[in-house]
Amino acid sequence: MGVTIKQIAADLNLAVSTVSKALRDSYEISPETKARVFEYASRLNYVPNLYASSLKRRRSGNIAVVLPEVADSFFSSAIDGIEEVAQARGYHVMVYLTHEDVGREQSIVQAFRNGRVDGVLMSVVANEATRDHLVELDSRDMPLVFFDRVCEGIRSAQVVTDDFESGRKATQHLIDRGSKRLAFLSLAGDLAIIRQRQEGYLQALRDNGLDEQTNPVVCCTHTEADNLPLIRHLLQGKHRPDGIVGSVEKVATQTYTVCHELNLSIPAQVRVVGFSHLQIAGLLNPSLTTITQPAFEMGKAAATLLFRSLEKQVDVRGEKITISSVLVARQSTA
Amino acid sequence: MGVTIKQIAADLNLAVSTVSKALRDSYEISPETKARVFEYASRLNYVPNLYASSLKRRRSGNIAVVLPEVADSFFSSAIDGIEEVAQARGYHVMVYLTHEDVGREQSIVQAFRNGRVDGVLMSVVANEATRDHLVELDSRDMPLVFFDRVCEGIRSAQVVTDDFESGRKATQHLIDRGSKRLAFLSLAGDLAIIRQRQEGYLQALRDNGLDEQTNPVVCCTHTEADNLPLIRHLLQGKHRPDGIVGSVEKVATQTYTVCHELNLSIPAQVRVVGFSHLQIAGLLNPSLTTITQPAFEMGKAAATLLFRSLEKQVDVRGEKITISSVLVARQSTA
DNA sequence: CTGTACCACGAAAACGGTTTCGTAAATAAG
DNA sequence: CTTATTTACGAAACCGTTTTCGTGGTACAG
Repeated sequence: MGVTIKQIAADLNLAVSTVSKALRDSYEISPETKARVFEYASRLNYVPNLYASSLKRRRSGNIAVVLPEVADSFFSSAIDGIEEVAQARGYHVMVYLTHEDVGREQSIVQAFRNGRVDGVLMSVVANEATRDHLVELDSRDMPLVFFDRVCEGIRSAQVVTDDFESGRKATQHLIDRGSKRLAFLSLAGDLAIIRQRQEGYLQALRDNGLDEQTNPVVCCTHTEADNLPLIRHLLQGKHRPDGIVGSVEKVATQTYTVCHELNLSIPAQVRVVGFSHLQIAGLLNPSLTTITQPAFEMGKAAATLLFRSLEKQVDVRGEKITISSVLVARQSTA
Repeated sequence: MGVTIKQIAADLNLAVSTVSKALRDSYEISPETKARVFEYASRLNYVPNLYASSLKRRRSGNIAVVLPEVADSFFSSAIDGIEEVAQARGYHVMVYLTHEDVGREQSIVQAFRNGRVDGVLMSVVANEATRDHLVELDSRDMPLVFFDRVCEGIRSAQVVTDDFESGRKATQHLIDRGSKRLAFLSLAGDLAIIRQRQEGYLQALRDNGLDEQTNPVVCCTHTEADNLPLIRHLLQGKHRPDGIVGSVEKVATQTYTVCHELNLSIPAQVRVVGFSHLQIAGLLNPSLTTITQPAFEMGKAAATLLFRSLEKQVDVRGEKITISSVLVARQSTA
């Protein structure tokens, strides 16, 4: 179908190797011949077969982005940053969604064994639960960078935020604004970043002489249908908390939903702060105080790290980039 | 590095062709030999080289999704739907962002000439402006399905919503709720879907004996920095509209921003309805009445259409799937 | 006038599969 | 007992590049 190097060679009375070298601008070829080849190739609209060259050069020019979902504004912004860097470097981005399912993550990662991608960026589903597929990926020398949701068991490059400090800061903020009884909405699944945010929460409790019993950690899931009753129960209980830290975006918005439903006033009755990257947090009712992660920058940083590993053949494992989140105070914690 | 078919053949005293056929479960190979090959291959953890087979079979197993941005919740949901269908069929999804830039769209599409993807799903940047790259793509027999933002000049499969009717319905809704003076926030760039939503708006005006002069169409851009002053001007003018139709998500949220800034009460002073896919529209201040497009379903439908074209070798050009949007009335138009 | 150093190019071997075609042996048909 | 047919496999071409290794030819130093 398409015009090949072979045909160009024949038409120009050259060897295929000569044409190939000319097109790659090799020093072995004279300027005149190069000119002839270039001119003819572009006249024929020649475009090299990707698979032939990938087969030979052992690289695809693709990178994979593996993440739990795309509905969360953090992840969509991260994709944005990744894609920008990739496009600038001539790489192509493949997106895979795990939907918080370890099984899917495994089969996705296993598919990378055939060379479809040169490197992988990922935000894992879980920390501990069968990380064998990641170990295997690493042992095959596939460049791998974790962003946000890292897997602690693997010694690999990471781009994260200061989760412990952010958790502490968010909690301290609630206390400073006058909340007396707190709750931390955690997330099932043994994620390192959640655990650290939670540790920060507990640290803040200790710093202020509060105990864990009356200021609980409530473990939410990934599905709204589970969480709404859970949060409803929390907010309808005898000892209703008056300050809530949402460890991820969705539990914060779900808290809003329940408060609206129960006619609980934010912030008068319940203050809310959430980890979130929503651009429209300021437009919520009331505007939501957020711990905002620099998602776009994290995506860029992760991709840049990966490309350094890919192109310079340098081992970036062990490199860890930490970018600070910022607390944006709004009405929900006034 | 990896184990090849050649090695398996040597170790098993078979010809490479025999091994290849065995692995592909060819009828030419005896059950016993197949068993031997399978067993040995899996013991060696054999995984076929993607590029070798793609070179021969002339297909990549990848599809491309080309869209303006990922920040808009419509597009991220669409990706979700597309990825789901693709994963189920064993295809891989490459994501490309145009950032509303025709130039980028062109270079992205041109890169598809080398066979990296077997088919393309796209939401175009513009309708008219140099659609040559799309024509060329089509002329190379690359399966192509537009979703949402179609390019009218190309006869190609499409998945869209009933934009005219949605625009009309949104406008009529405002009128029914009591708005007397309307405005339609359009979008620069000659997009077919925007034009149709706008036509629906104009139709509703006519239906109710309203004229275009006092109920203007305001042309917004893709950048917030342009739009805020524009909307501010509109809402500060002598003849302030009391009903606004936002043709895309961002102009609706930007209207919110300006109203908050100017202390204009929604819906008392200004009613707002917007095309949007935000799950949290109900949590905005006040909750936003939306024309909600079935983004996830549209993504699935588009991908399904594409795969029909890819796998059954059937020409789907000319097929047009229209899925209805739904108007969800909330506080912003009470 | 040799020997060494480029220069510009060609022949051919990869890369790792897939596919076509051929063929020896075994079986079935006449 | 021939002749057709099926069965199970192998040899080799091929997909379209890249890359290694020559090889004539010219230029230049000794």
